[in-house]
Amino acid sequence: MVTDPMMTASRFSTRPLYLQVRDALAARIATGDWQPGAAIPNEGDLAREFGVSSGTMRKALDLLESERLLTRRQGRGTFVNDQTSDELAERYSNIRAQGGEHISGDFQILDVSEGVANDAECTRLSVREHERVCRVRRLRLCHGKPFMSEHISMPASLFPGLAKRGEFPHRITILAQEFGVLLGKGQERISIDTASPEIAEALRLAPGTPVLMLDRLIHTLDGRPAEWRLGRCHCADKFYLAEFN
Amino acid sequence: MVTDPMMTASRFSTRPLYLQVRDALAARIATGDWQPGAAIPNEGDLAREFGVSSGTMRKALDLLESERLLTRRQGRGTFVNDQTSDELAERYSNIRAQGGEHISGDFQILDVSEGVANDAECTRLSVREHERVCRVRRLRLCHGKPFMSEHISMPASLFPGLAKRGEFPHRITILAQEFGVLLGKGQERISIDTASPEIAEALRLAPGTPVLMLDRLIHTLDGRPAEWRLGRCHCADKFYLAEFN
DNA sequence: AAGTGGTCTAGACCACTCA
DNA sequence: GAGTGGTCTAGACCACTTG
Repeated sequence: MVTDPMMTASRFSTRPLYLQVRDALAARIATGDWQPGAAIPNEGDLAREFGVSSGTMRKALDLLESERLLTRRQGRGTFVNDQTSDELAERYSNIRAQGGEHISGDFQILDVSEGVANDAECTRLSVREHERVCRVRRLRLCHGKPFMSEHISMPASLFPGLAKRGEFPHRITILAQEFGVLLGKGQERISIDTASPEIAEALRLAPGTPVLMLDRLIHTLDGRPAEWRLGRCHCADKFYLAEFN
Repeated sequence: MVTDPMMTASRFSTRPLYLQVRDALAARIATGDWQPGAAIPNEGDLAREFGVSSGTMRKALDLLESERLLTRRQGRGTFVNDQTSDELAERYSNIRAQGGEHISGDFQILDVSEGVANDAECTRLSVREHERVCRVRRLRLCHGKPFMSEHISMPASLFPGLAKRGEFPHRITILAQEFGVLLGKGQERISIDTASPEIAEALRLAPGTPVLMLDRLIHTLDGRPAEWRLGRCHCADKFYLAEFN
């Protein structure tokens, strides 16, 4: 049965069918129509529902799997990924402990607020001058000791009402899943900074100590900036891990 | 016409056909049977030559394109990538100038040698204790001024006779293409180091100046370590760019 | 107009998982 | 043994590039 409005126009659109199907399926995941962890119908049923061949449906599902929205297991079925799972939530966390393992530390929220975007935020988040952003300042701890200061800005339009909540999840992947935002590519600019008096105090360092400056931008799946983070990291026994193909 | 020895066994192997076809095509590129920049036969002809369907051939070609060995252009044809082209040669170079553009500087070779792998090289390059490695030490310059010291080690088995040559190409991608080595994934560990007296002198810094330490490992397409580079980088007006999906 | 890669179809059969 | 995803086939038609 064809129910999606998208399908009615599909045969007249120049956009490839498998991309239209992918968008429709992604929307079901974003809206929570298909819940994290749930199994979705098999390929054949989906193909019939959308009125496309199984090959086309397969190509759409392949794409969604590469975008980390689905996991397919031969003989078992296709499942909606839970972005709060350890494996997926660590997706954008590239600081590692000496041995290469992820750091399972705690966070300390310093401040959550909302306001009009400043110049830097307008540039990095590609928002207009009068648009509002949500800001978070926090410390990341390892064994109770702070090692990283984070200044985070997000377009308020993507996460409405976030600043008014008391709670704030540790990871952007969890926040995004709550708000029905699908995340995609990220990039991070890494350089050396020296700790300002404020940073030095927060990280319990001597002022002027060199720290890693991590300027990270995470986009939504469709390419809009979703989170800008400025981190200053004292990583004496840690390193940043970059992987590329 | 079926000529590849691989094909004779294909129907009895459990390895998927499209992967066997990919391997055979990759071998033609590695050996130089198909030259960089050259056009290869169209999908239909290739499918017929290998005795597979066009869909299977297509899947193999898709893979090779994602591995950056081929480029396909609708209406024109399929071409072997030239790894010495600017775009591809910069693949593993993540240091950027202020504006984000690649750095088109020069190199100064300090030393090229070959010897038995030391402990660190055995670990990082996964070679056995008695195996030989080729070593290069060099400086990278920007506007004539050195900004990065590099210590490079490569398994001598992958690049036989390299240490005895006077010439040494600037980029690992170019070297690999010369020696018929296909490159794949890379990873880089980034941390802060302070310049030793030797590094400080080479980079014309005060000893103890903080520098970015870049510990990079590049693998072959089939996953064997191909190059280990230890870089120390004074990047006052530069940054390291990490991108992830 | 001829040739190329890109999309799409409608199946068949295989490998794997689980009740 | 029933159900799932993974592989493979043999086409058709479309979009794009070039002579």
